[in-house]
Amino acid sequence: MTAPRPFWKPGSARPGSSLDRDSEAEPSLLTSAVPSSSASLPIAAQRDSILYALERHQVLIVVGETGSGKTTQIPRFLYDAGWTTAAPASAGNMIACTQPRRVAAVSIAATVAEQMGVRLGHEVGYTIRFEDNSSAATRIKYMTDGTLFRECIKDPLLTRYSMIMVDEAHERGVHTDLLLGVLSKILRKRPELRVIVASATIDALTFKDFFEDSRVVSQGSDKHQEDRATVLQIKGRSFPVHVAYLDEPCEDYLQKTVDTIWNIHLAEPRGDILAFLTGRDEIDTALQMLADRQLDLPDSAARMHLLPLHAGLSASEQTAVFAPPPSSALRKVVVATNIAEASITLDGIVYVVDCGLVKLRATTGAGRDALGVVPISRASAVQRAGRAGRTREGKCFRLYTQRYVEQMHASTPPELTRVDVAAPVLMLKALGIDNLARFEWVPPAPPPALLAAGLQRLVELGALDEYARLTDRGAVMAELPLPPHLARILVASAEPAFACAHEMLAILATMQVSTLFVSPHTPQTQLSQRAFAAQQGDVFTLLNVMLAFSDERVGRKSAKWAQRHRLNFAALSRALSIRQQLERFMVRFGLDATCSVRGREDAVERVTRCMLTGLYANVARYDPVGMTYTTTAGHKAWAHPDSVFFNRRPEADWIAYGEAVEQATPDGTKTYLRDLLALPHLEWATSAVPGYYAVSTQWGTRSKSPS
DNA sequence: GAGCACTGC
Repeated sequence: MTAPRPFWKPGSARPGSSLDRDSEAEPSLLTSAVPSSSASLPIAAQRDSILYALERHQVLIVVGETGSGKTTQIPRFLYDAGWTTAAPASAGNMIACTQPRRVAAVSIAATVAEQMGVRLGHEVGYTIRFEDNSSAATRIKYMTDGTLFRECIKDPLLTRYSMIMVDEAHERGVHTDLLLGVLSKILRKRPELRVIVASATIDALTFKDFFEDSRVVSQGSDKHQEDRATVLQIKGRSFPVHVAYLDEPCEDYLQKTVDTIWNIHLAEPRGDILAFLTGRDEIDTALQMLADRQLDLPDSAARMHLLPLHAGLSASEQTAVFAPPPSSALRKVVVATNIAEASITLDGIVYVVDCGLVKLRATTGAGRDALGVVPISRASAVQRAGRAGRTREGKCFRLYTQRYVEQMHASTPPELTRVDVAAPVLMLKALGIDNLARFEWVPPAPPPALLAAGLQRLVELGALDEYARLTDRGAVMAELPLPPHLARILVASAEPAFACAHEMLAILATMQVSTLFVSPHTPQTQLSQRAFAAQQGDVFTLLNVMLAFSDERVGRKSAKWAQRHRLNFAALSRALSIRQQLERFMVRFGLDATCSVRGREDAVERVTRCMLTGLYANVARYDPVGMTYTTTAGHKAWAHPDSVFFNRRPEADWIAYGEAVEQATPDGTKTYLRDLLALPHLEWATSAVPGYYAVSTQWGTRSKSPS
């Protein structure tokens, strides 16, 4: 039996007529009655309110706590209500539901397909980078927000969709925010389109105001405008969490975390513990301290099953946190980074220990990024505490004072306000949005200085002309799934002057994946690293690894070979598929993807010069006295410990680098340079972008660099 | 002699 459908979508016939999709008597219809499991979700009771709201308003903001089932259920309600049977066809016949993360898109699609009794990839499918599991039959499509945003380049009005649900909007990721900005514009041109913004926090008003204010009211009355968006609160299925604060700020949050976990273990009833710390080092230290302390427990006492959780772990290590502790007498203790706040949800947590801090990356605006520990936002604090109430009543121990909470930001600053915006700007330009000041940024907009820096960089890369208009090269760069400076390098590699696409594809693909070697800095791995190390720099080391791995006579792309050389097979495979994707792009744009410098005498020079078309600004001089570097911006920097030039003199006085990151260390803040490349001739850098360095081309002469 | 929050096209 099918559920009643009292609501219809604008532009279609009313219920009872063509909405009875008898021509589509697919199994999906027969199974579309809500199974008991999902009927018990709190959201089921609000189905009618959701459909009614969408009839009255173009935008619906759904505030749903975790476990409300909004992501799985809302698209089904819409499907059942006929939102995918377009009349007219131009209104679109698909429901898109975007997720910030790939795994989420895939797993939710699988869940929904199963609930609906359809095959994944048919009525319910997903699309993420490298994977399109959807078909002409697909009506509900889960996808990453980046994928849908990219789709705007080809289809600026997203005409295939009648409904777009943007999930996890509170995270305010770059792609989510850009998508919302574009949707605001599309909504004006497609009055029949509906948008649902799903957020876990009370940021809802930001989104409501955004959709109502951002509209430039033209001829029509603005009454419609006030009604454009509405907010609906979905009840969660979570349990109360008691929150405890410190009376006084603590001096050592790491020690305090350990003490708190210990006290919970001794004094509180059974139940798993989740503690938040900022990084891998802290997590390892905390776990070690707990393990040591546990040695003194009497044999009869219950023990803790101690587990780390951070992105640096392998997939199998990460899944270990889901397994029950080895013996029922044990209490699971997971010490995690912020990954446990958004990306990974653990069930069965009863106690949360929250240090109130997070490690965030932010651009300094001067070509360097800073990775630093900052206070979390109130929204994060709520989210972390909520992790304790998913299965029963829980407790959250906040290792800070209530005063500290008052001083927190309401929510984490959107990514767009703290990252390099060259890539977002290029994407917008490719969408034909020329006036960035008038783009409808979900507030707060990126600071003007950040936008100006992004524009400037794109002009230097030749993606924009002097009037900040998109160039032909910029159009190609915008489509490449690479940051603009690396996209520039790839485009250059097909030019006759460099002709090294074969090598550059390998280098750039490999630069996209982190940690090529498993457990670096162990003697065994270092031995293997040495076999691939190139004196010309890390970039050539990467090339050596990749060429060997894909060589039919050497690595043969095999896991065994990778393991023998202490290489991360998963990372290499990922690099390989990125390489293939980039290669397809080159072919599509008519760029020569096969030209190679193999066997050429000037191979190193060509590859290096080609890299400099994008890395021209990332140049530093070696100072043998302190084994440090001075960047052209005058900053003192160190080679990253992963670099072949770490504590080793480079074979040239000047180097180029892939990125610079400021990092807090025990000796104060240090700037580390990654992906180093020796520059035997400074002129290679200064001539890369004419005019960037105000110098003559004679090597060693004065430049923008310090004297 | 020493570090890598987290995503994504």
